[in-house]
Amino acid sequence: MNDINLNEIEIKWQKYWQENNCHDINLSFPKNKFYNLSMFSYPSGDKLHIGHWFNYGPADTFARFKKMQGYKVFQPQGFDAFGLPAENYAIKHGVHPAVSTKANVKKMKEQLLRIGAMYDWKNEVNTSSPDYYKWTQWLFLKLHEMGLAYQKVSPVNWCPSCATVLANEQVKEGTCDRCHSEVTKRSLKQWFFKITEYADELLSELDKLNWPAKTIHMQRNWIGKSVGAKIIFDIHGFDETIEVFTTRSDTIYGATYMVLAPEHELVDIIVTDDYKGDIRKYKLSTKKMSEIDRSSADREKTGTFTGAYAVNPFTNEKVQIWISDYVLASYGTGAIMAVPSGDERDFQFAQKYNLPIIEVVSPDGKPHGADQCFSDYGISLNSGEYSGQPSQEVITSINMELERREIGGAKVQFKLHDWLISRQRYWGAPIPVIHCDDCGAVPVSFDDLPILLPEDIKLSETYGEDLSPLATNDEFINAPCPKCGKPAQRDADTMDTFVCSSWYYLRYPNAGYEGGPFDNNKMDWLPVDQYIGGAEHATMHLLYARFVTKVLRDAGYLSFGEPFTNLFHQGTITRDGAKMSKSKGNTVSPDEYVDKHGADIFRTYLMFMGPYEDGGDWTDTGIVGIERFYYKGLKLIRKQVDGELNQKDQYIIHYTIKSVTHDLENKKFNTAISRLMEYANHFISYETISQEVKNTFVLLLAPFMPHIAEEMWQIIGNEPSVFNTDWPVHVEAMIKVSTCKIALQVNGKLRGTIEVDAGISNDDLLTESRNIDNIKKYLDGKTIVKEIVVPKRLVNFVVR
RNA sequence: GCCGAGGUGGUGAAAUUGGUAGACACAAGGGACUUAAAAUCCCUCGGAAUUUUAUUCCAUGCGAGUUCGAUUCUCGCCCUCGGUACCA
Repeated sequence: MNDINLNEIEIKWQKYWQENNCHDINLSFPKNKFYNLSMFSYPSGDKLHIGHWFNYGPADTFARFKKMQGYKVFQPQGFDAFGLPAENYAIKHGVHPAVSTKANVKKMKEQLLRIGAMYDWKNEVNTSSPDYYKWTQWLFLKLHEMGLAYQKVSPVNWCPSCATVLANEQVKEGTCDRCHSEVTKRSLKQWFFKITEYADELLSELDKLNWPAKTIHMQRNWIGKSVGAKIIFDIHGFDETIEVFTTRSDTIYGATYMVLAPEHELVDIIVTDDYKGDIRKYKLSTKKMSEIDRSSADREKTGTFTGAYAVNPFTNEKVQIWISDYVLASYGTGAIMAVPSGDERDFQFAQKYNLPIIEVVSPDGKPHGADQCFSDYGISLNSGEYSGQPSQEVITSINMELERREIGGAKVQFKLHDWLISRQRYWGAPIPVIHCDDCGAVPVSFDDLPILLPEDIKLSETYGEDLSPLATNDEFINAPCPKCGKPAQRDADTMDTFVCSSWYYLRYPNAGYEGGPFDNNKMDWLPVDQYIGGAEHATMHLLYARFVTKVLRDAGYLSFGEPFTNLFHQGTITRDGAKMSKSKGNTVSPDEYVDKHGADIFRTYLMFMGPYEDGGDWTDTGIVGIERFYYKGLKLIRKQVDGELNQKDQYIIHYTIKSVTHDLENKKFNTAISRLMEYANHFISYETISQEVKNTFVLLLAPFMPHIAEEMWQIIGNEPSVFNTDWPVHVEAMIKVSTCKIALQVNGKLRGTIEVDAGISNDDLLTESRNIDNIKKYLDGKTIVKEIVVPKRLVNFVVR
């Protein structure tokens, strides 16, 4: 039986596909195009693991299905080759990152080839290649030209272990997304991309996307739009003012004190002599606290009075100004008006420090006492002329009043921050900027790109000294100012790798193009029709890519604003319940399975394990089931051709076509494979079968087991390639059944079944049902209250 | 804490979204073939009871509800997994 060596036919058909250019498409003609993209891989020294296969195998099955349906499928592959883990790997092994990355890419590509996917390797992309990062630098210059790239000094996230700053998106629960070390704050001058400029569009266009709901939800929360008002408070005895953001300007009559973040710039200006010591102590203790501790919401609130007072512009009362770490410097203005009667946090704080509490909103507008907090909308009270009005109306009125008095007005606030893209690391695209004493930060000319990453660099010695490795290379760092020609210095930082991956999908259709980052003639291949990859990128890569697409659209390069029309997240394959990772040493290599069972069996097993979006815990116990199914299929297609198709056979054929097509369309690979097993189980008992049974089986199997299907296609007497054959279409009339099995219930309990003519009338069905012995038994001596008939399904007698 | 998703046999899972719960597989047990093993094939396989080729009861995390009928809808609990972390 096992006379076919799967590893041999893998090579055989891969060679055939390559020699016959089976996976090449004419990218100049996007008619009927289908751009099927999987997230590219990251060669950090890990080999290809099961997770990669779980992404790429099923994605290729989907691609092949689309191809057979007549689409021109473009499925590229490449490497996200710059980045910190690759650099760390190189340091650990004492090699240059360029060398180790090249070796790792080579190894990974060999492993990728074994999948036998329809990749268009002619358009391979490698983000660490100068041909590519030249255009990453071009992207930076474009953003700079548009005023969307800027430098500023600000407190930024610093990962001591990675020795670099991180963007907000790369900090998870106060720790580094990569190495999970605790992140600290540092004040540094860094480059930012103005993603906040696109916050509104990034939010509103989410509705147009066919994306997983949870991903849209996560992006929505991450962007964090709040509609409210800005209010300016005068400080008693100073020229300075405090600006706050609030979503509840209607509660201003209850603003009985103010709180500044300890880092707020006004703190040192307004603090009175008596309180200087306390304030200094408090600021110091805040600074010492880790981000994790500080952000824990259930911690008891602490704070210190500054000695200064502000004036509530509506009550004209003097209110104390405090500082507390429950006010975050990074959100809004870093200052709040505190309304203890309407905000749980302010309430706790006011109680602890005996600050006044005035009730300003209640459900019915009547006083209920200031010993509790009510944070919902309701009716105002103790609010001057606004008392008695509903909260929403008061908000509108107060905002108008703020505007009239020029002390604020309606404002929208976002949680989203600008994207910090500088990295104090070596293995990335150099930032194409030269710093001149006279001219400041001057972007290099487009003509001078790429700014090559120098090879001669001492790596491990430079970390932890605030020094980017590139700063140690004099030859690289010294350059004349592009503006005035005086000696100046290059920016020593490199770009976040998420900049590299924010536009790679644009490069694929024209990977070798030298006239620009992408050839406008090829951009009709975009947007990506189907993107498949992990959910962990929800608020990083997937957000950045949307932003960059919108920027390039506004720059006139693209005619669309969303890069990924359809997105799907495959689930995570875990091992004993834990995520697989190299550090935990619980990764599973696909290689041994591919050697032993063959690529097709292995990938089909991955798809059979369960729903694609669920992933699951890894176990190889079921793989023999797929192997047996393959043997059964082989036996089936080797049967003598003859055999007539009876009605039942026709039904099976067309029902299977219909369900497999439907399931593939929805990426329900597991149930599609089950249907194929049923198909094989039905026909395996026949002595002889018709050619149609064989052809249909192989065609439906092809997206799952591409090499095997090609071999089978040939065995049953067809010309390769099976993928040039049209996907079968079911005939609805063949699925029409002449009889059906009806469930018989009495009071909702199953009491039997009968086989009846499909066209039977309800009356006849009821009559027949009543004559079934076991039904009679339950109806005898009872009154039938109701008779329910669900056509072709069931009959239910309700008796009393 | 808040926001999502989920909880079905020994295991992975199905169930046309309110209509015969457990398809398809794995594991297990029994049998055939074999000197033997592997492979293959056949049978059994949620639990319990009985008059055991059948019938009845129980069963989709737990408890209520709506309904002729609930894995599916509603409410309240209990777990598991993701996301988020005082966002004013």
